[in-house]
Amino acid sequence: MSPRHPSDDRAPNQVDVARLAGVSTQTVSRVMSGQQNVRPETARRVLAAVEELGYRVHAAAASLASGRTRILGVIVVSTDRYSTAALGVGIQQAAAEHRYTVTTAAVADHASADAFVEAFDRLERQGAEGIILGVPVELDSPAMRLRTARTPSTRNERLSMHPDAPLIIDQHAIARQAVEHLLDLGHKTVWHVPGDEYWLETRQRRETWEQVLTERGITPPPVIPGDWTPESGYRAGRTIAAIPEATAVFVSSDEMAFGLIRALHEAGRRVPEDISVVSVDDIALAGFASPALTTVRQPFEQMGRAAALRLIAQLEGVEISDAPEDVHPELIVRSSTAAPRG
Amino acid sequence: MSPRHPSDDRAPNQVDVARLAGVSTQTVSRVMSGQQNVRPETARRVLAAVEELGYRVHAAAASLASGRTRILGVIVVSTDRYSTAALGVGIQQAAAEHRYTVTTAAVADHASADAFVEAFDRLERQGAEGIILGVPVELDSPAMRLRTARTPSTRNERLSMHPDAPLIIDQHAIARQAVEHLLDLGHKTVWHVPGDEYWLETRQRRETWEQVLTERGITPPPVIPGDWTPESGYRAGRTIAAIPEATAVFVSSDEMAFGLIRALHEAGRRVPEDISVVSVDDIALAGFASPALTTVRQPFEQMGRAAALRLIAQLEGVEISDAPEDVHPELIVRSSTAAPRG
DNA sequence: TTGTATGCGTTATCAG
DNA sequence: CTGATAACGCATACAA
Repeated sequence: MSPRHPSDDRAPNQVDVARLAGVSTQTVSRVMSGQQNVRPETARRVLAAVEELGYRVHAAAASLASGRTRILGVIVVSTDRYSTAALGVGIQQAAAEHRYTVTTAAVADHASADAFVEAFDRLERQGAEGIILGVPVELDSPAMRLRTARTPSTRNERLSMHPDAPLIIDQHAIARQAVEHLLDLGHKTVWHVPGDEYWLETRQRRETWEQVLTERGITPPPVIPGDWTPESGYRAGRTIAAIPEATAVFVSSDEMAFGLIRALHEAGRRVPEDISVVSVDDIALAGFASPALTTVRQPFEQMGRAAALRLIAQLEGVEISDAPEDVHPELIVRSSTAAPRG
Repeated sequence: MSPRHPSDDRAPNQVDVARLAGVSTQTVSRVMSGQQNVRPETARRVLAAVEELGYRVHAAAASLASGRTRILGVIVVSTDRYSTAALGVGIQQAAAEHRYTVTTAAVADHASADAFVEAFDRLERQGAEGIILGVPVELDSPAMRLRTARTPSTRNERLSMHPDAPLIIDQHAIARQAVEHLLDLGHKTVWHVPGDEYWLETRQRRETWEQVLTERGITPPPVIPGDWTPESGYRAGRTIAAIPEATAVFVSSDEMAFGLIRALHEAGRRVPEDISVVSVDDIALAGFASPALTTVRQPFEQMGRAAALRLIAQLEGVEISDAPEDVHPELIVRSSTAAPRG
């Protein structure tokens, strides 16, 4: 019944198509890869044969022959954090537009440097032509340098889109906007609840928090520990509620801010009347906290997009025109901050 | 200096290793794939050569020869929704444990059925041996049936882990637990804010909501529209606040519940004293809403894990022992529900 | 515009 | 336990 070789249950290949269409395999290859130098009539015959047999290019064979895989690798931690997911959206989009495929290697939270090297290896072995390091730690071991030297890769955290600049969201700018917003409102000092120590972002934001305070002649108060989770924010909130002179807090994530504000409320301290809170991320729920969160938005999606596009440009040796402009973190002022009470 | 062929910048291959180790390529292959029938001393020599040359197996070549890719495909929508991300965590874990790689194809929200077929094709072409359909819609077009017939795939929504049962979280059970909880508290009826109509889950939950009410002789009130976003929850909340007789609401996601509760508060209706709210998901922030959300937890991570394991079992023709037991949605009672006021 | 020949790096088969 | 040899399916010269 079917036109396929009845006795053969293997998938149809180029040869089968060529035979059925009455052309050479070379022509089939040309048609499949969309090259122009094929007579329309011939192409039509080939396509008809393809359709009839249900032929599809065998990626492994094509890769082996061409040396290209069109695979982008992504290494991430905490797959279910908002930042990771949002980054992924941008990467997926850009990759799909340029007919790349993306494969993800998830690394356990708090994993050692070795785990990242292993993930890199997995991705390389799998044929990834470029790798996006969506990771929260510095990777400057010799082993990692060896790998990033041979496979193009991108650490996605700095702000600038200039082709030679590192690609990262500027954590210092985030912290500076947050802290200066509070100081400009008239607060005498700003307390800080950082994220998990494992994350590079955590350290960078804390440094800048300290620096901005110091610039204004303020001695930074002790850090109140946090680890990104709302629970840790809650604990930090209880601590801060017990500090009468505290009037302003810079928390390193929106999720922690939810916990923090709840603890403050339970302790009878009002936000923002008694204590102002500014956080980071601008997750979908940020505007629906009580009060709505003043927060510094991180442009994750654009960043993911930019990282993928830059990698693709590098792989193809071309300029990519649709890369986003420089993207910046942006302070979104809502209702969790106010001037201190006279 | 280096032992690599100095004039050659191509990656080392099996032949190079075999030559350096003084064995055949076959033996190299055996060592790399961890087969046991190699003399330890020989294996050691091979490994040394591998190390020295920095050799790594070329995946495309291995695939071509073996016919296996060890690639799992995943099709998802709304990559940044909590459900999608959480599912991914489970899939990634299970895949990694069994040395599979996962590549994701993201489909635009509200995409047509064709988009899923295309995504399936991309993944197949890429060599995916099995595909997890982490999608919110029914896919029973002829085109899709053709594909799922030739490539093992899994729709991840039903509850049971029995090998022949569909693999899905039981949406009817979710809705039933939510609605019965409210009715059992003594509420006369339950209003409903569904998710986006595009999602199968939305329709299933609404059906069950209607059914449970009907079972108890209650005529379901009109549905208040929602689309998963907190904004839509807020709008629904304003609507409901204007309905004096409303005392209980079943909202189809935690995120919408945040918006809904805020709108109720703004309208002067207290939760749970005036209106009880139960939602679905149990996201990390659910316990930090004001009041803390009573919600039905969906076991996304276990579901992802189960889907991947089942697929792998099928691909290898083996029983997988570490598959999770049946997993069930679970009602988490917090503070957003209470008996109606006398 | 189209066809022929060759090689990509590995695994599988079979022999030793 | 080890080795020789033949596929695997496609793309890329190069030739016609």
